[in-house]
Amino acid sequence: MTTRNANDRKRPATELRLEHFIPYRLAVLSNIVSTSIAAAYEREFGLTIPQWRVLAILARHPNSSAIEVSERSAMDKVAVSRALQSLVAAGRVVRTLDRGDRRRLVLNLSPSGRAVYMRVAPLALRYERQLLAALSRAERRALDRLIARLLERARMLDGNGVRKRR
Amino acid sequence: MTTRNANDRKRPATELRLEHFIPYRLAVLSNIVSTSIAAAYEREFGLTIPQWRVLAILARHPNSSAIEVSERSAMDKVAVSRALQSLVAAGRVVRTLDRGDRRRLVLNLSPSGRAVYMRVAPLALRYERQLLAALSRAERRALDRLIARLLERARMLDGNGVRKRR
DNA sequence: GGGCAATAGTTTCAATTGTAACCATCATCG
DNA sequence: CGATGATGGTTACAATTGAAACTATTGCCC
Repeated sequence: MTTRNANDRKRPATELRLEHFIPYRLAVLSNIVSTSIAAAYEREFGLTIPQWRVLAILARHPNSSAIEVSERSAMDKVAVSRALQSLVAAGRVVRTLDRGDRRRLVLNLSPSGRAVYMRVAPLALRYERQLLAALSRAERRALDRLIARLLERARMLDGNGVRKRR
Repeated sequence: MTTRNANDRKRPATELRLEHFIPYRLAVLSNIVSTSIAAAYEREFGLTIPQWRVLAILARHPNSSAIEVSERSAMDKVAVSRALQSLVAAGRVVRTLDRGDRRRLVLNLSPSGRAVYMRVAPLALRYERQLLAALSRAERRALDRLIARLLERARMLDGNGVRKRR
């Protein structure tokens, strides 16, 4: 004797609970992780996340231009420019004019920048290890794969409409 | 005949590539997803993400106070207050003074607010479906579980130190 | 070579966000 | 009661962020 009322009919379309909504949960997770790491970087090395990202890129890719850093770090070029400003001021990064294309600035870690990087990187990896300690080896592999897939998919859904600024 | 040089010895500690670093990848993923959704909300309904979250909470939990909304939505109370200000101004939410505790404001969707919610929610769910369409049913379950575990773990790592503001 | 679009990078201004201080009300305990 | 501390919520101010405009240089093409 299950009688349906008018409400029942279109219920599924609005069955939305924030706490089960993946985009929401991703935002919350990423937010906790990021602020948690950011606090450690700031406390220990006076680095912001953008600054840290630039260091990490330059450590692996010396002689990059700002735009190359921006592409590799998913930050826009303004963010990179700002991060660089403080890094250069602090003597962590050196900019040298590119003879041959005088718009370009060639970026590299200074010895002091490399030293900082060598100390931050283990900290970052330690945090990641602690975070992933909640998972089995197989689950970690699964996570890796899922993120890659979602990333690809999200870019696709996004890129469908308007091409993005950079 | 594997001879190790000085560099090899401490290599593992600094083996960090941003593009494999989970916190970084989570941030990028969540960022793309959020801005993509935010653009749709804005375009179609003039809603920001905080406003949308408040709507979603109030739809499921009528008669909440601002603080209850804040707890359920992982936003701090200032963000809730600001979102409410515009929602009330736009006539989507009504605030009524709680007789019995006159500090509290009881929040509810107005008919117009409910109407908006009924139209936004399907949009949100559709985006989520499209995003997860990249995954099999089993993978979706795995994702759910992984996020839950990581969330728990991240909160733990974070909460270890200082208790957070709210 | 002269003009014009494209590129590298910075600056500027407005909008968003975070933090702390704040006001009002309430609860508690002497 | 009346002071004191906690709670709900807003306001104010500073720091961060984003978008657009701007400068300088290069590449292209007529």
